[in-house]
Amino acid sequence: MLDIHYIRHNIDKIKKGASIKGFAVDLDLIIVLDDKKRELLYTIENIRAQRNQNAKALPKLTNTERADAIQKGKELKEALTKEEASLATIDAELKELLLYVPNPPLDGIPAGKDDRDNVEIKKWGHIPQFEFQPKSHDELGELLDIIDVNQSAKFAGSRTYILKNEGALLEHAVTRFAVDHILKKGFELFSIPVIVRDEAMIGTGFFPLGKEDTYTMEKDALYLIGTSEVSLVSYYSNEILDVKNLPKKSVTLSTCFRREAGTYGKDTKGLYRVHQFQKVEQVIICKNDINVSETMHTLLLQNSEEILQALGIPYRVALACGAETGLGQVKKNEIESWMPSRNAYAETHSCSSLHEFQARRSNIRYRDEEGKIHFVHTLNNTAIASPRILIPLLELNQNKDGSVNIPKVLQPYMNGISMIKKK
RNA sequence: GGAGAGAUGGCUGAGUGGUCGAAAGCGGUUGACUCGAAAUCAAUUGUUCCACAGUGUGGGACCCGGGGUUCGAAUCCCCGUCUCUCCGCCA
Repeated sequence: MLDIHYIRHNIDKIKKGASIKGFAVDLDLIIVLDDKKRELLYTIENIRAQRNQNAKALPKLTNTERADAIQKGKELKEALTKEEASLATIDAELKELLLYVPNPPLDGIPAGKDDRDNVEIKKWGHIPQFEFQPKSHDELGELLDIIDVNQSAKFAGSRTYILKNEGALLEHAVTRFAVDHILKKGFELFSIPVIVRDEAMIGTGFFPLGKEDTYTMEKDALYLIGTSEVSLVSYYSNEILDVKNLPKKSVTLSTCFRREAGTYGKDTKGLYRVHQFQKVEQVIICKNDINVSETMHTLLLQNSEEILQALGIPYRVALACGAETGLGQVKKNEIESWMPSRNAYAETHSCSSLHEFQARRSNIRYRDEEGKIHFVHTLNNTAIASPRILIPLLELNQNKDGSVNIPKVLQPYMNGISMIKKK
């Protein structure tokens, strides 16, 4: 959500930002509604002032004066009821519209059409040349009896999977390794709800726009989170933090749920695009200062890169183009890991800066050194997400016979297993 | 799932129709005392919107959230959310 004052004074900037991101938004209507709202509010506050004055004076009046005052109060009440009804209608419409106004991206974000227009800004690692025909992760998974997608489809439907044996262990290992790495950086570890109310979804900017892609428990009006950022950010909703305690750095491992509505036929094979996955997520809440925000963004990116480097996974970092930058994001970097079966880099991490966007919606503020109150900035980045990360992990470390070497850093988390072999 | 109790400022907690944005205590801030600290004393201490003006004055809103009754609601009524107690169920 953007500040209405900011919108009023920066219409062109916001229009341009919306166009770069490819969002349609009727700012002119918003201004018209806000004008009406201001006008009504002025009228209403005047009537209320009269009402308060009238009611306050009433107990001291004589009986005859009192009857007049009650009559006057009734008239004021009638006028107020009428105006307040108009205000409620306009205010609801305005609030709804404001939920769709995109945060303008930072300067220098290219417009673009889709992820092919993302700009590569860094590459790490060497793309391996196999001396044999490498297998895809799903082939390896079946061969080694560690991944099964047929049995899960039977009882859980499409885009589901089962990890078994060392496959399941590998997921535990890589997520735990990521948690431990982030903990070394001084983050606070959370275990959070994955079922939340719509306030949390709206507050973090996923609703109303992303509702279609969210699993809903209608009976209870609860929703399954698509990312733990929802819970980690909402944890601080309606709070006024002390600047002394900023930045707040949190990390959690949680299950994430995505309906993947509208992706039928896309990435249907293997573990790439699934309805449910495990993600270690980093969230930072910091001062309202674009330089601090930028520093935190770099730090989040760095943490995730370190994890991939430790795992020996070649990757590249890309700057998302406007079309790929979400409603609230001012900047997004994607880390794409090399996946031999795709013969391409593919997204495994997503690092976002949202500035005040979520803070305004979730009402997260802090008191600065002078006692002044500001909205915080929020940022988030994936530390590791499984099973997607298992794709490069298995494919890159395979041997000719289909066995898979376990990276050194994961072996302690695998009870010492250094290689997954066919039984 | 059944029965009951409750939700008030940073915290504890008073307030059951007007003089209440809200007592009191604790905490915080500032000042005095002190070499300094503690103790003591004094003052001050919520968030937010609007108008004018410029850092002040006037007005509006906020006592869990949303409706309602009333000239007037923290207070009465209804709905919701959450917390606690007892029973049931349960990893």
